Amino acid sequence: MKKAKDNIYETSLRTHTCGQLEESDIGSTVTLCGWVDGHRDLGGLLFIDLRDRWGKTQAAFDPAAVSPEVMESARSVRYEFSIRVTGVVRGRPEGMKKGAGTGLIEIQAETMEILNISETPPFMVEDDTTASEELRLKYRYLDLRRPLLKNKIELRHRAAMAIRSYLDSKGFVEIETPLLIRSTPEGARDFVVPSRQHKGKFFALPQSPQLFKQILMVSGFDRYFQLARCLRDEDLRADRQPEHTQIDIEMSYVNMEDIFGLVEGMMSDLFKKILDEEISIPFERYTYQEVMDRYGIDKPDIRFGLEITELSDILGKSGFKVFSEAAAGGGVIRGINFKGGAAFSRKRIDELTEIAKSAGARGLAYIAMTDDGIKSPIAKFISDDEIKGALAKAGTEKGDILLIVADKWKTVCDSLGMVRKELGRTIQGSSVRKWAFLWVYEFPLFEYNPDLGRFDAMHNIVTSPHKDDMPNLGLGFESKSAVDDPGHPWANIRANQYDLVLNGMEIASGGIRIHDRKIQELVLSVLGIDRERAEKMFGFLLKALEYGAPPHGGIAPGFDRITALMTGSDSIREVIAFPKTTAAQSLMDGSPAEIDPNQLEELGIEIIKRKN
RNA sequence: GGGGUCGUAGUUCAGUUUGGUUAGAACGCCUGCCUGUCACGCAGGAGGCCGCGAGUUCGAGUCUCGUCGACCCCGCCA
Repeated sequence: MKKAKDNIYETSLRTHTCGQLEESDIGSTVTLCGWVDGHRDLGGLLFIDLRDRWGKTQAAFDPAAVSPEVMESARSVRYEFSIRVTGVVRGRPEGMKKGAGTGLIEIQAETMEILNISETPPFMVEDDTTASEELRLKYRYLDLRRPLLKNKIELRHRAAMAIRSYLDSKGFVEIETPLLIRSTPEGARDFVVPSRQHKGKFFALPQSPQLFKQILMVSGFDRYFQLARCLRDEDLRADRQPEHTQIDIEMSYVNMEDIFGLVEGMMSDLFKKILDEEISIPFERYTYQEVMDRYGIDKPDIRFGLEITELSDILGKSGFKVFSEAAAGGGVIRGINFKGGAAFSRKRIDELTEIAKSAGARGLAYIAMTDDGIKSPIAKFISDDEIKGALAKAGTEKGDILLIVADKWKTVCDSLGMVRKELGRTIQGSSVRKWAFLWVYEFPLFEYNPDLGRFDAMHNIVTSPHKDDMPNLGLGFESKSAVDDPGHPWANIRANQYDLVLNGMEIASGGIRIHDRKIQELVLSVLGIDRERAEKMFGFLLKALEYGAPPHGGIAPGFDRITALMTGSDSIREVIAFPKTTAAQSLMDGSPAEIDPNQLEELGIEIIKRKN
């Protein structure tokens, strides 16, 4: 029998887990606790499978070996009863062995005890469940008993441990930042918490610890990290929850290279430790301009090729007005070649056209190279040489189709980017790379917002401008260009900002920050935040920058998205123990919910009922 | 805010196209039988506000409108 002190799993109620015993334990007397995973009553012999977090072990009840009372009790158990069984470990008879480990042995039961009965569960606790997600969320505690989901939560834990240990080894300090902070006018809508002691005033829950981590740099913690909860009151998606976890990182005295190196090291360490996968580093790098030109999107899935080809030079002067007008108006003509696409049905082409249109394109032209020659509705408008030139440049061969969009640069990128994404869906097979990481950097600092008639921060308001573009910051104030002119100085400032993309998902974003109060104020004023308002909202950060703030920068990998990818999950809900629905409700605890009128009274809050 | 898919025994679904007897199946549940099962087997049984509310109709699971909920997408979101 194993010595108790070797067995960390032993408690007062059990000696071992349900995943622990093996052939070397044969002969030991053991006590297991677990849920009933199955019970097979053969009339005489009775088998019960016990399940806990660690595995499954079969207990055998023989009427010849146990008392009638125990036998009767064992016959009464049902799925998900919590029970405790004591008996002797024995090898299973030949031909009755299942797999390895606990499948080679069983407990010859001597006694058993029902610790707690269970209602008939609303769905079976098994990996290949058919239960709807709605039901699984309502009974999340049962869902989490499923080994598959449990394993994902455990992997998440091990990933967190690996990350903490990696960053610790590099001299990082984990520091908790406040959850009750003041609302700052960045990006997303805040969750808000009323103050009882200051009626009429509110805390906001942090969208990220952004300003606090910068202040920690000013405080001298030159390497900070935190597995930080971030809260945003925005609409949900498969990859978005109102509360998510970031591996929040900030460092002093760094440039982009330092951050890239750190994250590459961290990710390869993580994938090696948790998945035993070798990730090749450094990751590929693309500027924003380059990635948009080649893939039409700032977070491309580059597990497959399908690059966009520039065709303006060839088709720009063609007789097809859509093309020539786009070219003359400063737009571009670009295409994607798809292998074997000449066989696309009319319906398939219509689908792709709809996708392109949904991204703003007015249509989707195509040239198919079939066995019977060129098939294209635009062939009559453009010359044979132009067709040949376009096909040659795009690498279109017999059996392929070249899909073309002509429009403004951004519209062409967006629409071909979405068409490419759709096409990519169909070619994800064994030939594609497993883990396609890439960095995207030099995003524009500002983006013109037509609704507001001014510029918005494309990333966040604390990102520093590229030093070569710094003069544009001042020039913008005097510029005679219209604000929506792509040539406006503010539209042409690159930011020291970067994203990390994995398999088409943005998994991290960061930047080198502004550490000079004057520049920060300039950026704020471009965004239409005047001195007074800046002082009110950001005064504490601006003030901190005045006291020798060091140059600093950081990044924030999204922990939920990373673990979702690592576990092959379609949704980050699969790696969050207690997620919300797409309508931001928790079906298990029924939140959000009304609160007691007394609580409202105490907070000085009155609910106004709207009519409609 | 907008678009799409879905909602029928405890569960997953069929039935809705073309309105018409008593709304089916599988798993689960209950009872009995069964001494090496592990998707145990065999026999029998119970179980339905067809999401909810209006409307059309002699008659609605089926048609219409509204509403609630889940999921996916657009907007939105560092």
